[in-house]
Amino acid sequence: MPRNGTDLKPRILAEARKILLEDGYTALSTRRVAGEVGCTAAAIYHYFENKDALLHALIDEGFELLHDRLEAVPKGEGHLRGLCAAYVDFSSANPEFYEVMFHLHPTQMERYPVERYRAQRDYLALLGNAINVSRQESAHSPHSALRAATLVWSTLHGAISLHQAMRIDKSLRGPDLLDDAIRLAMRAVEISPLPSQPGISS
Amino acid sequence: MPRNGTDLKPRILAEARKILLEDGYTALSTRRVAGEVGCTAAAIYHYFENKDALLHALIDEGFELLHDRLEAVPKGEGHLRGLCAAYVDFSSANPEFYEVMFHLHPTQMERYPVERYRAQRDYLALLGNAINVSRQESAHSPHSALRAATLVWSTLHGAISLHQAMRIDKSLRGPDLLDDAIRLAMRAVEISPLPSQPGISS
Amino acid sequence: MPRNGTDLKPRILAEARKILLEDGYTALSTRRVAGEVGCTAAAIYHYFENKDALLHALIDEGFELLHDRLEAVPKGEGHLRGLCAAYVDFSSANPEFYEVMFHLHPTQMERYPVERYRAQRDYLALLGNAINVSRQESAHSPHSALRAATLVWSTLHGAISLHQAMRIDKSLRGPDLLDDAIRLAMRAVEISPLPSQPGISS
Amino acid sequence: MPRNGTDLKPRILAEARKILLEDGYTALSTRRVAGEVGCTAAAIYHYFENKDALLHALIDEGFELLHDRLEAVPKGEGHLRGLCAAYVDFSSANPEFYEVMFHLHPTQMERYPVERYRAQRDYLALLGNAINVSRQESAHSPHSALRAATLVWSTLHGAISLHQAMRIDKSLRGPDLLDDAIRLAMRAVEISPLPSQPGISS
DNA sequence: CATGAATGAGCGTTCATTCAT
DNA sequence: GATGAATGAACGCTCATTCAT
Repeated sequence: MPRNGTDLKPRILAEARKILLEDGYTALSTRRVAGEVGCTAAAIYHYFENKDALLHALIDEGFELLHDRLEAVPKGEGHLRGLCAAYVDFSSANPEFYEVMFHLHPTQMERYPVERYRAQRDYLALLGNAINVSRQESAHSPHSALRAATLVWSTLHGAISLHQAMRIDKSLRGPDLLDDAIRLAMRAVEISPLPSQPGISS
Repeated sequence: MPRNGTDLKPRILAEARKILLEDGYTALSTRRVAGEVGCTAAAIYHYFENKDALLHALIDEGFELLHDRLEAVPKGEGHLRGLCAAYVDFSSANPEFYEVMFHLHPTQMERYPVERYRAQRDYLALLGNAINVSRQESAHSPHSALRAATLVWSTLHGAISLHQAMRIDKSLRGPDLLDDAIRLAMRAVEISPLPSQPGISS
Repeated sequence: MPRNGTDLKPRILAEARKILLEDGYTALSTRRVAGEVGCTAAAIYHYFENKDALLHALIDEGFELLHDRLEAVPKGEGHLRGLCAAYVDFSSANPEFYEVMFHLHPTQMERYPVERYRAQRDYLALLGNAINVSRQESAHSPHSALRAATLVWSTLHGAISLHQAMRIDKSLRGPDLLDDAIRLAMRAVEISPLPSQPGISS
Repeated sequence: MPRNGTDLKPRILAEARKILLEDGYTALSTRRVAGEVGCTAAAIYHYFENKDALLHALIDEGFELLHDRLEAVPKGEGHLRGLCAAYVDFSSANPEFYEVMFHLHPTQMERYPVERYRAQRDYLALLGNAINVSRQESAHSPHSALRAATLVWSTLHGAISLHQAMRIDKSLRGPDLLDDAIRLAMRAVEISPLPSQPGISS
């Protein structure tokens, strides 16, 4: 029976999440998690196969969180813009989550199973749907919804990424760039494939 | 004169770059570089004051390379599009450089002196000039050149970043996304500040 | 329970002490201690926070040992002489302890907290008491007890120090010098402050 | 021909001495000396076989310096006291010299040839002479001059050593202890060998 | 279920020293 | 006479991980 009252697993996750959010990925060590939880580092290995498994659980959490936020966006007119805003908000509220979710190279984290990026694809599907809806009004783009959604996503991601890497000029306000990016992303649905490469787009 | 045949310094830089690309920042260690080069770890300290200095040299190298590529873009009509294309090409040709130049968190690399991001600002200035020129034809955007340039940059960066992090759906071709991003970036110059915040824009 | 037969902690302390005695402070390294003990360097960090903590433990051990020896000296007449003899005996029996206790520069060991020299002050207080008692018979010295005690101590320390640093001429027997020092120290209580500085002494 | 104008050897010694006196023994490294002199570390090996040889030269310098100071003490009445005062003054003025001259264990500095402690013996001889002279007035001590001189020396050394190791209580002024030690040392010449061990003293 | 002990590999860095040129 | 390149050994320390109990 656990000495600390409640089951250890959720508490490990909680502290790991806290460390990740507060001090970032490099600060996340088994020793520190254990210290914060109040157990031995070895105890963690009862609940997680290794440190990566713990990190994966955290990443999954992040994707669920993002999914919930996006689901909560009111459907109907303005859905696409809402999704964009919610995505940007999520990144601002949980920068370290965002970091591990979208910046970590698979090569740096070899054991993360590819199928778990499903959550990421779910998000793209959501975006795609909204795009399809919005296109019924201005239906002049032959782009596949997935391709357009990816472009929307990448536009937002670019601004977020530079913002988080603190690469934006001090004379510019970070939120301004994020706003601009959202507005630009709204135009992504209008982008057509290159006329010189007909047939490539779906 | 080197005991080792060729001069060690460029080889250290090359191996460091390779490691950075293949296994990420955390894998970059003096010992591993030394091992790959075939010298002692201490030898590295003959050429670089410390690990950070090595990293900085890598970054500087990258910015010089990018600078040269952008300078070579023919000025005049289509300059902006040319700059965008050259930027994307650079990222594809030198992913390892791109990684250190634009992805590394300052928190992972605290001692990098801020002035050295000058090269990055140079690039933005180049973009800004091209934007100003292109605007004389379609002069309807009140955006400051810097802000617009940053948006252009972030748009390209987003696509590059997702592409390099291998987050793009397999059914999509990476180059397509990059093309789309360039075309979208061209529209970034048209984005106006939020009408609800009059007077903030330049 | 130790994997290694006996408990590691005392063995670490013992080997550290031995190295300190045989090859001096600069030779005391975690790796070497580990090697001598037969464990990993990392194992030492299981018992001591860092190298300094190990050193502090050594010092504390030494002071406890000395304290016990001095407490065992029979009080009453001859107490002062007994304390002196016990101090010298301690130094001869435990030269390695003596070295860390009284020779280490704070600059070589910056992090040693000042309060922990308490043990040293305790010893001085003991000496001071004995001096006060002895003075009731030959009460002609206006020296404060602390100042006199320090002088007694330093007299003994000088002989011990030269003896241990092997600086004494071979034609002289070390023990003779120590004996002489004890007898001289007994006269330290008679030393008066300089007549040319009236009022400074207590 | 030397690039730097003057011959390198004296300048190496000078910088080494400066480092030793200013920042102590542990700060004395070939690299730092070379840096201060303005030459390569390897250049030092032209003039000194190794780092120890450089240190030995410094120690020799120290003994010569001390010797000069002691020679300068006016002979005649008060010679002994003058020698004591000069010795203490030397230690205060050159604490780091004193450190390497009298604290370094032969075990820590194996290659220092024993015969070079001659300078130290010279000092003792000087003391011994002064003691012999002073005894002609109060000739009641059967101690050999060498033994008495050693006791005088050790008395001074004890105070100096504790003072330099910063072991003296803050409420006590270091110079006071040194003064006391000098006065006590003057009595060292009166100390007789133990009556219970007749015949041991010379 | 969880601990305490211990490992083994690795980290960035510093050192005295060597040696061809 | 002195340099620049390079070595090899050591430093204190941290890490994820294992395993008997």
